[in-house]
Amino acid sequence: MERREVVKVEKFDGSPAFSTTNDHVQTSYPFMQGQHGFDLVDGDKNALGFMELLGMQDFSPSLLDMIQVPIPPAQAPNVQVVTESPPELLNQPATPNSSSISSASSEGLNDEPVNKSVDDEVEEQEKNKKELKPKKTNQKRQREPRFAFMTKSEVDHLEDGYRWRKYGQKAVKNSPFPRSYYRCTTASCIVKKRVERSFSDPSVVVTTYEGQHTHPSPVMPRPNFIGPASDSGFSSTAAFAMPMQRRLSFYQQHQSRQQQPPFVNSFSPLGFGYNGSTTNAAAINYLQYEKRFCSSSGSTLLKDHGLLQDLVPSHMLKEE
DNA sequence: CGTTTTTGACCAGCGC
DNA sequence: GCGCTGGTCAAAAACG
Repeated sequence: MERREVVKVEKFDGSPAFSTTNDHVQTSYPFMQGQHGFDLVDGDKNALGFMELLGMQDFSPSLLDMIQVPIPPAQAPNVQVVTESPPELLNQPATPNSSSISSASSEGLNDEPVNKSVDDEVEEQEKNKKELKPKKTNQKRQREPRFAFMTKSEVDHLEDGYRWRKYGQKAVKNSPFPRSYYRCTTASCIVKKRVERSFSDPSVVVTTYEGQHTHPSPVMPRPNFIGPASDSGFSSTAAFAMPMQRRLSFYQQHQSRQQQPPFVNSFSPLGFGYNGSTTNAAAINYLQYEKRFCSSSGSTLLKDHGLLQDLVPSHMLKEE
């Protein structure tokens, strides 16, 4: 069963940037302002775009310590996880529906006075967008924290349990593959995602999530999931694999329109996910993202977030 | 007929 | 100011 999926990303200059195997999932956090000489807030405006970000691997241990996101080595072996976030949001996630989080954050990394919460700004943005032509806002457009990962898949749009509407497609510079823009179809949910195929390895799909869902997954029932005993180094995130599988089968029955990945990655390092699919990996990694950005502590998130409540049995929440 | 996709146009930010 | 690029809008087409 031990099949290795290797995802290797090369920088556009052709030099290998990193690779992943079943044994190691290397996580990159190329988003800290000043750490690597560019500002991730507008990182996607770089000439090389997001793929360049994926190529960053020279991060310092102290940076990783700051972020404190345990990635279980066996979590998603064929997936390269890359998280990008505006630096000011690292400690102050912009979560439209969780004002308690942003308001509770008092760590003084922000230079600006906090007379307006992040929530308000995001709301204002959306409001402005809806009005015909928003006259120049004083503030720079603010972005939600982003989370990107690469998945080896033959389909571009990986199922993750949410319903998405495509609202745009753009050609990517230096790449023959276009980038697609999706928005969560649920009203009042502002989560977006971008999907593009890796230029250097067309079998790799790069999915970037932006924002946090304000609702549980609309297409899946609550799982009656009793997860496997949590091992050392086995985070609750990894346990999502099973319920996601259950949910996907339900989804397949009810969503004839959305294509399902015909390409199945057969890795299953922990043995809990038969036929682990790219979909599975996508969902797992999105949840990892939520865990990181949508809570200052794991328990806060689990309390607040409907999706995770759907996925994680209560006894596992306490273990967090 | 409602929903989703397609696609050209438009806008904002950035570098020169 | 101008051009380039990424991101979004919105009308039309396609789909179920």
